[in-house]
Amino acid sequence: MQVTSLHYFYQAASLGSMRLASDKIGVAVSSISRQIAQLEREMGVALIERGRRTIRLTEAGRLTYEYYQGCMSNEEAFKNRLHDYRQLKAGKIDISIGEGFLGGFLLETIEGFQSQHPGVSVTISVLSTADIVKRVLDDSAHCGLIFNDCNEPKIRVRATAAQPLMVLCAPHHPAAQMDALSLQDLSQFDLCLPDAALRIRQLLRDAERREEIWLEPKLTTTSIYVMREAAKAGRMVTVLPKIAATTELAEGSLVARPIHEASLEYTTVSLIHRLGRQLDGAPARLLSTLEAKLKAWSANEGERAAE
Amino acid sequence: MQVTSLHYFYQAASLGSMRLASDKIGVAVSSISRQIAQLEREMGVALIERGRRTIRLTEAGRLTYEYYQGCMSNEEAFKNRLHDYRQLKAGKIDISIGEGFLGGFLLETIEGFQSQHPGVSVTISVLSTADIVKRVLDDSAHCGLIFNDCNEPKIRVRATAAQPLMVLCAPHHPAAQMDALSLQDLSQFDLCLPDAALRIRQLLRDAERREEIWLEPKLTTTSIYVMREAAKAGRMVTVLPKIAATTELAEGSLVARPIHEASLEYTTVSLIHRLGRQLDGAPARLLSTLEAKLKAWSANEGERAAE
DNA sequence: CAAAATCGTTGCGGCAAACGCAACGCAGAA
DNA sequence: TTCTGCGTTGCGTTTGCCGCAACGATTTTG
Repeated sequence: MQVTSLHYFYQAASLGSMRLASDKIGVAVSSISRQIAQLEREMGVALIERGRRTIRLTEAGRLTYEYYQGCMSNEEAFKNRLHDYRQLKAGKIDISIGEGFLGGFLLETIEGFQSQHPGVSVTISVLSTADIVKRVLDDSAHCGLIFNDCNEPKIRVRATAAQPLMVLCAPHHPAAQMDALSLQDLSQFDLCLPDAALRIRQLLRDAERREEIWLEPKLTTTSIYVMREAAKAGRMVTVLPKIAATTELAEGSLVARPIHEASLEYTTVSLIHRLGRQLDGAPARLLSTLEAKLKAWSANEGERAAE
Repeated sequence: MQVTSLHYFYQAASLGSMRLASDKIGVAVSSISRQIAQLEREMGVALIERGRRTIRLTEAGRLTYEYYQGCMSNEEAFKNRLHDYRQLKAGKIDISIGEGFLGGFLLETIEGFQSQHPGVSVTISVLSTADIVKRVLDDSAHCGLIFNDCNEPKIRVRATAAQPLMVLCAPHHPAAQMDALSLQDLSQFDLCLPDAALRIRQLLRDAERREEIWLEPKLTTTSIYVMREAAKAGRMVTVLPKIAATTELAEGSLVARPIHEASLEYTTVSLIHRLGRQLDGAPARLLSTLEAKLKAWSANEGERAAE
């Protein structure tokens, strides 16, 4: 059952005459006649009453007429959906991130994006770095935010920002008085550090081995939230990149001090997606936004550091 | 937008490969590729991700896929209406059920339906719950019968009936003398239980964990038929909802006794179909019949329980 | 890491289906 | 009855789809 046949039939039925339909569609009358005849042959039912001057529908014709009406309204709804999608009024985005990114930075970015594109739904999955890479690779996530680079060949790093690990503590903590801390300084304080499964702790481990200074945390956790809260409480210090505590740093409940250790100063965060994946519509737009924000934030930090 | 283009696209997307679609449709791969490309040109959107070995839909592709699904189900409904109109009362109905429903209840219902509508052919597929849901979702089945609810968003639960799990045994079995059994009681008997893959066993597992009583079946099977036969033989007891053994309960070769365990007493069966699917003609009528029978049967059980 | 196996894409010749034009048959109005 | 205007049908033309085969790219395999 071709749509053109149905369309010709529909127009002829609507206008009550093949000739009017011919004018409207811009097709010879003969074609319309033939298409309708073919439709009847395919369906095995007469759609219009023959031997009559005007187009008069049979009962089957009426059923078919209504069916095509339904098809058209269906198609219109579909085109609207598609239009919405292309105008970024609809769509779904999946982002996988490490828990460290669950701060003001990301949430504000998404907030801003969603206020501009209200119909777009965003899913944020908090996972380990390995799982993030896995999900980006199998297209379960459109993009991901991870610490450090990733050497997977099929991962494209869309943006990278310097994101040195900092010592975070409450403003009145002794560490807050120091301009910068060494690992040696750090080992003096009560530490709250992430679990060995987290990338940050792995980076710290490398630094410890290099300097042969061993950090013994009083509190170990897989939750960045716990780390921030432990530091805010006052007694403990923790180690995180600034992006993991933007809100607290802005409101002053935590302060950040640099660490003197080459490998920790040059850590980065990366916005990644799968190499070769075609992103369009909402995911592409959010990706660009994230990229711009990340670069802007990074540049801003650079300026501050230069002051 | 031609239907053939859509159809080729739909098949390729369903099968995940143009080549498979080519085999299924009986058309050269090149045609399929061209038709899809043309569809994309007409719509101005990429439907599948290029530069990739397998067919992978973009978001727009997914929209289009769903649209065509809707078109097909619409067309089927139309054809059923047309058949009804022509008094042929012909049609096809596909039902997917769990094995537990393969009892007198369903067969009698379909028997009655077919005696009223002789031209209608019915296909019953016995599958796992997950497969039932899958087939209902992709319109391979008009409706399905499953244990418990299903939280798929695109599934509509047309009817739900309380369907407590019962202890089934032969009339002369010691368990038949008891008004109701606890899990503790149950563990005393020789048990025939379904395999862990079946929903019933999963429910039992939950109950076992909760009460910390572990049932150790003498016989484990994936076949509900085997369970009924094992119980009928006399030595064993089994656990099933009544609907799975209506015939045996009616003829008295099995008796049912309730189980004292909250989660097992409130299990349900659901008659489901795909949300938004327009059912017409024979499928719609059988669905209504099933719904009514299910409700009547459920109410009947309620009365009996009240007695 | 290179070679093999597939998979989707593209160019070309063939062909069926749809088209326009024109002649025709027939219903209904004058 | 005649005449007008409708749908139908015959014929030559054209458009668009198809199959075949070569090609480029990607994933798998040794």
